[in-house]
Amino acid sequence: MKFELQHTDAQSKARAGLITTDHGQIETPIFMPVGTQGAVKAVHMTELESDIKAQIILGNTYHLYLRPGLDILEQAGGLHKFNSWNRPILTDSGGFQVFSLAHNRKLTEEGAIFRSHIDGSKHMFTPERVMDIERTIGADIMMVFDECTPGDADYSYAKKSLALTERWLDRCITRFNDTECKYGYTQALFPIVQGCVYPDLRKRAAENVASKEAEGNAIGGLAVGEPTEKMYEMIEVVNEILPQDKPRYLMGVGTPANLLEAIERGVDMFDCIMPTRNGRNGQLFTRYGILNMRNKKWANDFSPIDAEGRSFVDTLYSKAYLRHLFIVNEILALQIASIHNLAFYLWLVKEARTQIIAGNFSNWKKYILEDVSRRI
RNA sequence: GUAAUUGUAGCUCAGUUGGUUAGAGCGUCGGAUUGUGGUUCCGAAGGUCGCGGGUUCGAGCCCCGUCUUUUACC
Repeated sequence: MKFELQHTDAQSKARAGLITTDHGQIETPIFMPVGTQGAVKAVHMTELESDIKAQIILGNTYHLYLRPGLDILEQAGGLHKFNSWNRPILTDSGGFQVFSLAHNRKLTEEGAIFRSHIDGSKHMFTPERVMDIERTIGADIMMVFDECTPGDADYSYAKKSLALTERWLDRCITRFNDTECKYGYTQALFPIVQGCVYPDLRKRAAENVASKEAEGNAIGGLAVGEPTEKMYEMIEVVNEILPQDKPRYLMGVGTPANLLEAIERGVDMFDCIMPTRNGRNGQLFTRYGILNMRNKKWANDFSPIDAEGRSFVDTLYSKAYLRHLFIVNEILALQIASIHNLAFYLWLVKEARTQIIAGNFSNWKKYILEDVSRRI
C-alpha cells in the first residue's frame, strides 16, 4: 500500500491524498460503506461501483469468522472473490463486536473469550488469531485487535484498557510481520489509537502508534457515547501527533457534519453504518438537510427524492413513492434509501476533496455545514 | 315473524363474582439510530363502552326498552 499526500489546506488541517493498493486506488478524504457480513446491506456491488462510486468497502472479522467461517472464505479464495468486489476492502478486527455484541465476554491478557451472539458457542480472539483470520479474509487493509473503550469510562479504566490495547498492538504487529497474504497481493495493517476522552492518554496512545511507522493509522473509541465536542478535541490531540504522510482513519464516524469537522482536523478515511442503517429506517441525508421519509408531509410530494442527488434513484423516484414504499414495507424502499444515502456520503467527501484542492475547503464547509444538519 | 347471538380506539379484539384514571396488537403521527444481531428501538394521539332509561354508594359488566350483527327455525 502506498499513500501520496497531494494537497494540504492552507487554513486548516484538511488534506487530499491518494492511496494505492493492489486492488486499485482510493482518493481521500474517503467514506467507506460498511459491508459487515460481506455485503453492503440492500445494495448490489454493481450499484456500489457505478452509481454510488464507492472506492473501498468494509468487512467485519467477527461476523465473517462466525459465518461463513474461515474454511469457506479460504476455499472461495478470499473475500474479494467470494463477494465479487474487486476493489479495495478493509476489515475491522472484531474488537468492537466482541465488546458490543458477544455474550459473556471475558478479557484476559491473552485475549478476549466470548460467546457467539448467534448460537452461544464459545470462542477466543487473541491478537495473533485475529491477524490470522484477517489474512484469511484477505482485506487490503487489516485493523489491529483492540479494546474499544466506552465513551463514559473513568480515567483509571481507560488507562488500563489502553495499556492492554498497546500490548495487543505489539503482538498484532509481530504476527502480521511473520505472516503474509494467502492470495498473492499485499495487505496493510493499521494500528488504532484509544485513550477515551482523556487528552494525556490520547497523546500517549498516538505517540506509541506513530512509533510503529505503520502504513496508515486509525482513531478508535470515538462516537461511543462521549459529547461530540470531546470527539473533535480528541481528533485534534491525536492528529497533532500521527504522521502527516500516512492516512488517518476515524473509525465508525459519523454524521455528515462529523465528517466535515473531522476532515477539517486532518482525517482522511471514514466508515459508518449511519447512511445504510438510518436509510433502512427511513432517514435520508441530503445537501439541504435530513428527511424522515415516513412523515406524512411527503405523502403527496411528487418531486424527485433529491433533485440535486447524483444517484439514479434520486430523480427516478418521487418522495411520495418512496414514502409509500416505506409505509407498506417494500424491500425496494431500503434499497433506494441505502443507495441514495451512500451516494450522498460519497458525493460529500468527493466535494470536500475538490474544495481542498481548490483551496476553498473552510469557506465551503461553513457554507454547507448548517444545511446538511438541518431537519426538513 | 320467533329464538338465539353480537355491539368496547380507525381495524381485530381483551376486560374476573359490579370497584380508582377502560387495555392490547395492528394502523396513524412523531422521534431515535455513529468500527450494523438484515423490516429495529422509543414516545404520543385516539374511546359519551350502539342508543335511551333503571337498579346500586358505584355499571363496559345486572334489569327494561330500542336499534344493530350473525345464525337457525317458521
